[in-house]
Amino acid sequence: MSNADSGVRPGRPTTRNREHVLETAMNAYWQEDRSAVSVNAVCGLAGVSKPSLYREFGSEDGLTAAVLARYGQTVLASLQVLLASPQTYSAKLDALISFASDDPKMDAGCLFVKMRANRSRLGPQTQALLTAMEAKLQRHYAGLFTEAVERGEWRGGIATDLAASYLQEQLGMALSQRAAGKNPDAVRACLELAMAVLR
Amino acid sequence: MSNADSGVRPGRPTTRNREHVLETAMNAYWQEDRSAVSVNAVCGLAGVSKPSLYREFGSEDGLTAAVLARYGQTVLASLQVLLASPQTYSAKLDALISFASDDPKMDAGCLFVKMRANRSRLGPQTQALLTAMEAKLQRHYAGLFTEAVERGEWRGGIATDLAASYLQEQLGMALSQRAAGKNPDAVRACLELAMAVLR
DNA sequence: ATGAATACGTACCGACCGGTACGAACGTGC
DNA sequence: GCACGTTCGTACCGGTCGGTACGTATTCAT
Repeated sequence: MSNADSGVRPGRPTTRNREHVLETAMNAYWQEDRSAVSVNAVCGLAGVSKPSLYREFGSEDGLTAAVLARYGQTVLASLQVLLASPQTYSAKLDALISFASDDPKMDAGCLFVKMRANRSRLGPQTQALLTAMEAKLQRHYAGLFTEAVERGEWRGGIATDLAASYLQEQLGMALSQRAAGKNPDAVRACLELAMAVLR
Repeated sequence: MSNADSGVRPGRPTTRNREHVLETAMNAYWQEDRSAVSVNAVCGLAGVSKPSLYREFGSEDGLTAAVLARYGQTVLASLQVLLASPQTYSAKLDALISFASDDPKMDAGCLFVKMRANRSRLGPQTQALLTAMEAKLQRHYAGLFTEAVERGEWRGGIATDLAASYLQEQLGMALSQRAAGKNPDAVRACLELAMAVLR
């Protein structure tokens, strides 16, 4: 009688599973800022009790890191695919510009960029993962430039490390502006200006 | 007997004045992020009781807006002086680059930029002031470019509004990177790359 | 059927948040 | 000396935070 009313099953109703919680938390952290979404809110959105979440992820930091890892595997992986594709250097730059300024998937900005901007507010696990992901992305960007030089598609003149760092910052800035609601056309115009020096 | 011990004067000891609170809060918000400094912390740092602070500023939003206004009058004003000086267009660009990447006063970044990055977390007064300040800065930047075109120091080719927006974003990005602790030389290198398109 | 192991959510913890009620201490006019 | 209006800080408010103790429901081996 304690649980029979309202038709809710008592034992198994709430916890969907790790995947579902990760998905929900990722979307919440992505839309709105991460520090604007409490653990309580995630539990409510995902329909999971707080102890369940803590059993699965250990702490808020653990959850955040897991979310960031998942984001890297789903969203950022497509960036790496793009960079590894057999397109022209110039075509890849165009694709990057479109990705950052037009892609509707990035309407709310980029979770990676947002976390990077508020790094100091994150826990140690998340910060460490963030550092690793930055380095990985940086290597991919650098590869883009070295490849372009080898193929003779870019005259170079800028150290590949500097160019990679510059590219990462410019893309991050464009994604930040989109997260702030700036008109995509304006974002694209700024980004084209910034990329001109890389052509 | 209630107040005679420890030599503390009861009636007049804490509140220095509005200036002192503003100065303390500005430094605290500037170093560390604003959302990392609570009203309680400001009171403790300034040696003022919470009711005194609320009597003077009305709310946290009021305090934040007052701090931002003061920041505009002290720090950002020097930027406007720089822009209005009778230097060459190219020299002004160099000065802006140095300001954002080398000036030790900007070691902890720029309070204006930091608040702009976390706009959604701020109160309505502060947001409104922020918008006004953005527009003002934007006008000053645009003036820089129209003047350069008039004087024949810049061939133009970019709409002044776009150039002004681009300049504001690039300077903001450089200041964000400095706030994140990035090596000033690296910041300068990136900023020089970004400014090349404006020369 | 039954006892052990497991998985779960209610209800709570202390800390801190932004904000305020209220009485004590003050300078001032008389 | 003394009442008065003003100015101050103590001590509190309700709410939310991240995190957990603990009783209960379920599952499984036997």
